[in-house]
Amino acid sequence: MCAYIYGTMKIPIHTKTREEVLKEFAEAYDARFFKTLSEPVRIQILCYLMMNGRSDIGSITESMPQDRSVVSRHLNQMHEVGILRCEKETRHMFYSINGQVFIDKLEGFLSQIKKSVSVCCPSDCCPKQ
Amino acid sequence: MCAYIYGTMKIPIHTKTREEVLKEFAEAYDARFFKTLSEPVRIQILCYLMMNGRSDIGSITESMPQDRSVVSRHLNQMHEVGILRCEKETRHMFYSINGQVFIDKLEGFLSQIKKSVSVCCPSDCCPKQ
DNA sequence: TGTTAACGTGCACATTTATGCACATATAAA
DNA sequence: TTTATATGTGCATAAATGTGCACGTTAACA
Repeated sequence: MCAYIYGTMKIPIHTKTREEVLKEFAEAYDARFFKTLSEPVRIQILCYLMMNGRSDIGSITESMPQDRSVVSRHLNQMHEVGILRCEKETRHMFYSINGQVFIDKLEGFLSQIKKSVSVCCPSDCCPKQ
Repeated sequence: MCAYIYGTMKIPIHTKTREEVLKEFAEAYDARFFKTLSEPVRIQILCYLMMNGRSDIGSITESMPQDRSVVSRHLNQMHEVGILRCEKETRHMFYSINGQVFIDKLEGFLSQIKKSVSVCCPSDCCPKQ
């Protein structure tokens, strides 16, 4: 088992191997989630929802140059990824941000990265190793 | 100072308006960073570097089906975004993960999201507002 | 000096993605 | 029932992106 020296103490770093940690990381990784966040138009929609709260497609579309169908598809994609809530009410489709899921997803990925970096790059990634 | 419970976290309520918070969020948002993380091939390269540490382009390429020039471009893009370090040594170009920058970027975005959600969606985003 | 290895880059091509139009569906209103 | 409103979806098109080949450059090596 791996260990490093801190003062005079020997401290175990971890019990998992790189393979195990990286396997967990790869499984936790969701390309579609990041792809969704990589489009500025979708971020703009997110901002609208944060500014105005739960809204229907028509209202959101009024604030942007894109066609209503385009906005509808962006909203649907964000809903599929989990960061938006979606409720049909009469003729209207209302969307709102699911902050809990959004934050959980980001925190989950962040914790995986931290774990992977601490296991795989203890000296902040091997300069001149 | 006032605070409310979000999940298991205690989040202070700030004095900033939605406009201010969202402006900060929009400014902190970096589309290219997420675009970089949205490509599975680049994540695969990240995993290689976490598994093998600082490596040159040739070594990384041997582990994947893509052409060397493709791997080179992916590495360059990740370097531009800041998550990779890059050092030229003789004929070789060595890349390694810059864990600090990587984690800082994610944490920065996460904290902006948390702040925005706490200000804009205090009841976890306005269900039936 | 000539040769080889490692890399960057221009270019063409294929795939993915964003966009808008036209149309179908569902529901409220007259 | 007829009309108007809000939305989803098929389709074509444009833009962005990933990919591989060919070639030029740089530096080690014989």
